[in-house]
Parts: sequence; C-alpha cells; structure tokens
Amino acid sequence: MKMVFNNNRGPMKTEFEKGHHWCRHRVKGCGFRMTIGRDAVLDVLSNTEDHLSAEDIYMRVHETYPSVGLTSVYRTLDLLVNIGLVYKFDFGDGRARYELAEGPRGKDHHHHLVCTGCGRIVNYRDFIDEEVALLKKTEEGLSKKYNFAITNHLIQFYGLCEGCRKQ
Amino acid sequence: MKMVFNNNRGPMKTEFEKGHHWCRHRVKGCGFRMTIGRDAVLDVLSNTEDHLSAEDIYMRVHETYPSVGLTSVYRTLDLLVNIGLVYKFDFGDGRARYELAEGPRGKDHHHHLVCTGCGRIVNYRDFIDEEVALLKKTEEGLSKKYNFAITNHLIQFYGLCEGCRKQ
DNA sequence: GTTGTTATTGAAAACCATTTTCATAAGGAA
DNA sequence: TTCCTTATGAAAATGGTTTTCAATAACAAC
Repeated sequence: MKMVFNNNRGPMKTEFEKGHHWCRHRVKGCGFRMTIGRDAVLDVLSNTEDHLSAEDIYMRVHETYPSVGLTSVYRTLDLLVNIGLVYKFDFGDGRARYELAEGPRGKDHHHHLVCTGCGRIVNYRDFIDEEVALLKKTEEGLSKKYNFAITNHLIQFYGLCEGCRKQ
Repeated sequence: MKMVFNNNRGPMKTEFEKGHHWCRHRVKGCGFRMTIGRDAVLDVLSNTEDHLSAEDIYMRVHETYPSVGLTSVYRTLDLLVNIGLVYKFDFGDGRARYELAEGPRGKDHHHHLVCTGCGRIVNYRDFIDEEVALLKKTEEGLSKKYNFAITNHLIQFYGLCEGCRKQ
C-alpha cells in the first residue's frame, strides 16, 4: 500500500484511510464491502465543492484508478444514496448530480441557486436558520394533515447569473 | 366546426374555444400558430389536478385526436414551458411532469409533497403564505448577494404516504 | 375562397443518461 | 490460503426525450 500523507500525530495514513472515515465505517456497518472504487468515489465527493454528475465523478476517479468503470460509479452512487451518505439532485439539465450528505459536524443543508442559462449552481447557507424553522413547522403540519412520514425536502431557486443576463 | 357546448350567455363555443382562453391568446401573442395539437394539450392540462407526464398527456390527447403524435406533445410542452404557461417538474422518477402555471386569477403556487414509495404527488397550499413571505425575503437576499435574477423557485417534501409506510 | 409562405407536424431514427446482463474478479471471514 | 459471496467491467438493453426530414396545415394577403 502506498503511503500518501501524514497530517496528524496518529499513524501514517494510506490512500484507503484519508478523508471520509465515518463514511467508510457506515458502508461497512451496513454490511457492504469496502472496495477501491467505492473509496475513490467517496474521495472525489469529499474533496469537491462542485455538484458533480456521475460522469464527472467517473472522470475524476478514472484519473487515479483507470480500472474503475462508469457502471461501478453509478452502482456506488446508488448505494451511497440508499444508505443516506449522499444526496442525489436534479437541476433540470437531464443528468443527476451528487453531493455528500453530511460533514463531520453533522447534517448539512443543501439549498441551491441554479442558473438556467449556464447551469452554474451555488450552494447557499444564507437564511438557512429561518428556512429550517419554517420547514420544520411545515413538515409537521403536512405530516399530520396528509399522513406522510417526511424524510427529506428540497429548496431550489432558479434564475440567471450575472454573466448570462448580459447576453 | 363541431359545436360542443354552450355554458354561458355568450355565443356558442367550439372545441377550439373552451377552457384556457388566456393561454391561447398568449400562444398567438408570442407569434406562434394555434393548432389542434397545441389546443388539445392545453385542454388536457387545464382539466386535470394530476401531475401528468408527457406520455400521460399524449394518451389523453390521443383519445380525442388520434392524429396528434407524441413528438408534437413534447414540442408543445416545450413551447408552453418556454413562454411561461406551463411549469415542468422533476420528482425523481425519471420522467418530467407538467402543470399549468397559472389560473385565471393569476400565479398559483406549486409546492409538492412526493411519496418516494408509490410516486403519489400532493399539491399543498397549507403554509403557503408563510412560505411565500420567506421565499420573497430569501429571494431578495440571494439576488443581491449572488447577483442572480431569480425567476422561479421550487419547494418539495419527500416522504412515505400512509399506504407505503404499512409495507 | 384561393394562393403562397412558413411554421408545424408525424414517423422513424438518433440520442444519451442510466440500468441490466453475465461471466470474471476480488473482499474478507474462517 | 481457501471458499463463498459480493462486486465488478464491458457490452447490450432500456426508456424518456430530441432530431431529422419530407409532408402538411395555419393564416395573412389577395
């Protein structure tokens, strides 16, 4: 195994051990095997701020591990979404996008601002507190009224970014 | 021209004239021709509470006008979305769904509760006032901060309906 | 009503993200 | 290391949507 970096006072880390520790534990804890492909996908997701599509992720994984195929990336993403480690989004451009669901400090909130011109996506956290309060209240009300067990929500704003507006 | 119904004190209405008057004016006002297929699609959309896919709409149109093809339904929906008469939604089941954007009294709000089990979709209006107030405020803030011209928003809750929870 | 121009159409083929198939490879408990 | 099972890659299949292209229909001008 190739030694890669040693960023703290613990033992040397291998490629298999960097980043997303809790994710790997979760995968194994759910009874799935940890493989190079799964690790590589988690690695890509935990090292980006972008909203990557399956193919984006495949291309980045492919740089380091050319043996990992697109099919496996799809399968891995599907698995990660199912066990709740990853969120899958649709911004209307015909391909799904994926984001790590939570950081080390717990659930993040994923609200988006989407440019319908160029497809640029901004993750915003402004107003999140107020939104969360309203969402919680709404969620409770809707759950009761419509007898739904609500597990998730989605808020997206669509518009044109500065660049696209100029044209 | 086939006479169909006469539901008020005005002149007899033809099939071409029932329902969605403002929609037809908008289509022509934007420089497009009014055709049987376009009229039929608008007719289906203005007579349903459901969230129909392109194929759903095609099948309903096909009952009355078997000569209208699926391709035209797609093209018409695309046109209607572009001129703002129709909203296109994605609920994550791999096919787009369409809803008339506004009723005679102005813009409606389209917020959804989606069952991830069976795909059932509920349009809710509960909490809309509070949501709209927050959305407006958020919209203004985000517009300013990120330099976006926001034109639209989307709120969806995902969960399991009563029936799906029992399984 | 007729004509002429041009947008619109249907059918079939193309497209493309995603899924399935199936034989092979690799994880990991014993 | 062995063995069983899960995971994998390559290729084919799938399915919603779009494109192509020749034929048709809308509608403005006559």
